[in-house]
Amino acid sequence: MADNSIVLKACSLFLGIKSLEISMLLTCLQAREKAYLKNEIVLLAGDKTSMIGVLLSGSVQIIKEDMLGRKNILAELTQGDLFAETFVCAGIEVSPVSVVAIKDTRVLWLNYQHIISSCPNSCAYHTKIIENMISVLARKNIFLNTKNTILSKHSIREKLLGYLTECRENFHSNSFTIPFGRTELADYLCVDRSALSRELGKMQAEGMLDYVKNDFTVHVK
Amino acid sequence: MADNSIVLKACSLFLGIKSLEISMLLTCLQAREKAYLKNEIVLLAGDKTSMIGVLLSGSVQIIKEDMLGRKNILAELTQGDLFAETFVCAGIEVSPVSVVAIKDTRVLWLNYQHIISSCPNSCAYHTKIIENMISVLARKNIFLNTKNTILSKHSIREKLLGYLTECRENFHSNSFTIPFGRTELADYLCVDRSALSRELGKMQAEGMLDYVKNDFTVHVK
DNA sequence: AATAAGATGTTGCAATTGCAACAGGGAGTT
DNA sequence: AACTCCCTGTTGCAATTGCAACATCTTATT
Repeated sequence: MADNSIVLKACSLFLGIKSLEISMLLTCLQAREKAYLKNEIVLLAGDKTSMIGVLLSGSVQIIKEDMLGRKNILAELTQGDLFAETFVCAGIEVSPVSVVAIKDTRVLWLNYQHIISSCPNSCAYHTKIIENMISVLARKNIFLNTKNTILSKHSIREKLLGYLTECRENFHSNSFTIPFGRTELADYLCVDRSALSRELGKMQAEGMLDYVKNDFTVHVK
Repeated sequence: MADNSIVLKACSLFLGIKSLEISMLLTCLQAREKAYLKNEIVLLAGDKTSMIGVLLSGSVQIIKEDMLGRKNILAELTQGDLFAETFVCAGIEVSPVSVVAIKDTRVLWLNYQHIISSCPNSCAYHTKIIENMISVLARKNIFLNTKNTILSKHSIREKLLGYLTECRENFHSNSFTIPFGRTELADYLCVDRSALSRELGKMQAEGMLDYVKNDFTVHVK
């Protein structure tokens, strides 16, 4: 388990907990490691689980089928990422999604009940891991909320304004460098790339903003 | 405080905790009640806080200004609702939103640190309130995730299919009654109402689904 | 330097969508 | 019954957007 401690120290669930403390915690949480081969199913939609998964190595896809049976890739996770935490923490036992290994993968399974119940040893790291669990959920919430607000807008221009408003706030400045290229930005905003380019051009022509590559300056009072 | 116990018992944060236990918990959490007049600002964007608010009575709007200074109403909350929990739980001290009372309002302020730290009395309800806090965040997450998936679709038809797929899953049946009228559904999907009607008509004509008012039947294998 | 592969900008065109205006229907009130 | 209010469906029209095809530019690799 020693080789896992590097991964876990960087995992959001174990932030601020020392390696030695982590290994004690894992014992106390009765964590179980399991390996999966490429293309193996880690969790099937409809399965019951009260376990939260931590990706020790490899990578998986989170998949959901729609009404017409089309497979929809919701996310692709790598080392250190959590999965199944959302519905397990919500007290929903049946998984709404499938999880499939796309490489040979190792997963550390944690029992949610063991995380939130104080253990017999009443170890001090429990408080920290609970705090981290809450933080993980809350941050995901903020991310989703932000994206939701943006996607709620009807036009590309409004979506862009929403996104740039966020950036401006995070950078505390009217000038900032965005972390997306055009293709990625179009994906994030869920619009056509060429239409995005077109709209950016218009907005610059109208004097609302300036940009060179990923460096933006917005002109507002 | 006795008159608050009815509200709090129904509040998601105190679910499963008895009235007597709640009042003990409030003491131990050092909860503070505060009243606000209509139009008074409860929390201003940019303010620091490590408190979570519970609406005891009245109602508030969550407001955020965009780059052009336009005020955007993100939500309207009523009795029993929580606010500020997302960013406080994420460890973000500065509020990204403003909260304004739109009626005379009473708020119960809870210190987040007191919630997650075990109290000197090591009272048993702490575990429960933490579990509830996690559940609240996780459920909001699921809601936002679902909506996000739907809003990510490019066409009205795809958005409808996404929404109806969710309904079908929740009801475990191809026939179900949706909780939205047309106007509300259009708002939820962030599309034009008349365009929504038009698309529903087309889909019915193509034999994909049938509906009478809010009763839907989807035709899939 | 040459080449390849991927990202970005541009533009015409067709399809979708939003908007506006209007008509019909249901629920509640007087 | 007459009236009002609100929700829903319909349709023409204009604007926006997605799509496709292509040119240009960047970056990495050999």
